[in-house]
Amino acid sequence: MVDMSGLEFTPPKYAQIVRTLQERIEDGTYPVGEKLPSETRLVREFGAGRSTVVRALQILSMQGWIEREHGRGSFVKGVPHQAVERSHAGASAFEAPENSKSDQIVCAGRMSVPATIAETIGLPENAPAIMRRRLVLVDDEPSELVTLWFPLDVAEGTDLGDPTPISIGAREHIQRVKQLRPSLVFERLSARLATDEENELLGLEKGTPVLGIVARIVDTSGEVLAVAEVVLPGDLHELEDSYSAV
Amino acid sequence: MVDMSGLEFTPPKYAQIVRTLQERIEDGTYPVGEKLPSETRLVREFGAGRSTVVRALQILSMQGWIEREHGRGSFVKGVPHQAVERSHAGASAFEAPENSKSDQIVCAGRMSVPATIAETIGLPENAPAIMRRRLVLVDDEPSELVTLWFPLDVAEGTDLGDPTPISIGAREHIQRVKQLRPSLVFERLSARLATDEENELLGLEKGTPVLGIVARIVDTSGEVLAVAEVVLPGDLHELEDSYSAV
DNA sequence: CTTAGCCACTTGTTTGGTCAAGTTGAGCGG
DNA sequence: CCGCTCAACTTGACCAAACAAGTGGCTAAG
Repeated sequence: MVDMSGLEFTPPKYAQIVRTLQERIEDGTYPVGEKLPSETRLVREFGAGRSTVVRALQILSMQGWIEREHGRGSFVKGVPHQAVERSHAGASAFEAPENSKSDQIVCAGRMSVPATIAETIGLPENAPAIMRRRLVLVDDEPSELVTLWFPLDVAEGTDLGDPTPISIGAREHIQRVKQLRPSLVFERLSARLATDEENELLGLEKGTPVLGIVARIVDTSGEVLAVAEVVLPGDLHELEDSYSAV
Repeated sequence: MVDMSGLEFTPPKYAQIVRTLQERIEDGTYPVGEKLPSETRLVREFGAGRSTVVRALQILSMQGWIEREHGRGSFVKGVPHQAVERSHAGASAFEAPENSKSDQIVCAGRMSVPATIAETIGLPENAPAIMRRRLVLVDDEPSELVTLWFPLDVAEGTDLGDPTPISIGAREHIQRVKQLRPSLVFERLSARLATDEENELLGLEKGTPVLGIVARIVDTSGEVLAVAEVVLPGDLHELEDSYSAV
């Protein structure tokens, strides 16, 4: 039972048609906006049954390469771009390792949750939780204030309440020690004025606008693993994002 | 030949099967990890041909609800969190139709671009462009200020410079009249204080923080179709976003 | 006990049909 | 010139049938 280098795995015909049409869209053989050959024509060209051609067209349609219009034809939409960059400030805060040079742990330990976080973390106001707050420095100047909140059962047995830097980041730490894996992040973002406390820590003047981000990080079962609060002084930060217009 | 209230649009059978199976996954009838009934079984249950059932399963598979294994069966993966909500404020501004009830066109016409927009739209400061600014009202109160900027060659021959509402939205309008299709959106977002002009239009007090969003909308060739500037008073708006933690 | 073969069951792919329904344009009559 | 009808072309939905190929369990031979 050799099989040898017989790695000549021939992809199914519908996949070949998909690939061919994608290439033609990419290289401009079928320009954007233009009408594709009709199903019947493609059937003849590729020597396939109509169902096979239709299947290929349906895949292209679902992937956003073409648009199909009943009674008119299929039209080129363009090359779909899925891979878009996003800011993901909340996830970054949870992910980022703590570095004693660029990060200054403001405080860490058991604390009662403030009203602004209570609902997000799913605990009553003033209930105890583990808080971990750090100031991110750029050129030795305070640039960003990150506060992570953990439910007690998540933080139990971890070093999240210790004021020593966690060099691998909170995500890795929780995942290693507690086998918990984050699955989804819900992020809320708004512009507001900095609180007195934030002004002091970040060295801002009264009345400075900040970008406030509150992210809820949950695992597959919907359990809250952590809440990240990120405060970005408006004059120092811009968030960037890009996405497909389709 | 009316048809009248015959608005009972019956979705195609494959779509009904998709919907039904999605519901069963959502409500736990088919738990995550479990094996779905075989194709033959589903064919019997839904009274459909195998091709139809397979089509439904293929859609579910492509959308990430299930995983299909050759020779073994189809298995529930879970509810996909791809269809995540994203604020996409910039795209919305470009897309949204103008309604004379909820929108008030502040001004529309040829204008020289300010410094804040110049670089984004790719024109020198004070170069002429078509501007279109509207105030979005909620409960007759100003809630949001949207300004669209168009390069002259994009706006030429369109109604984008007219102060009358464009009921189909700028995107549709450009697409119909000029055959230009937006492809990608680059968005920048920051917190800042409202300008005097914005304070006046939005009826804000001095020193109010706002969320400022500047979006560059480009077509497939990278040409800028429009720049959207959205100003959201901080106390009225929160942007929400969710994404996979992976 | 191990293994090879067989069989039932499963999904994967492809074909070739039918009927329905939207679109377009040519031709015709007013 | 306008509006109508109609035929041709298009995609949409569906089905029955066939064959390929992977999986898993049973059984009988080694």
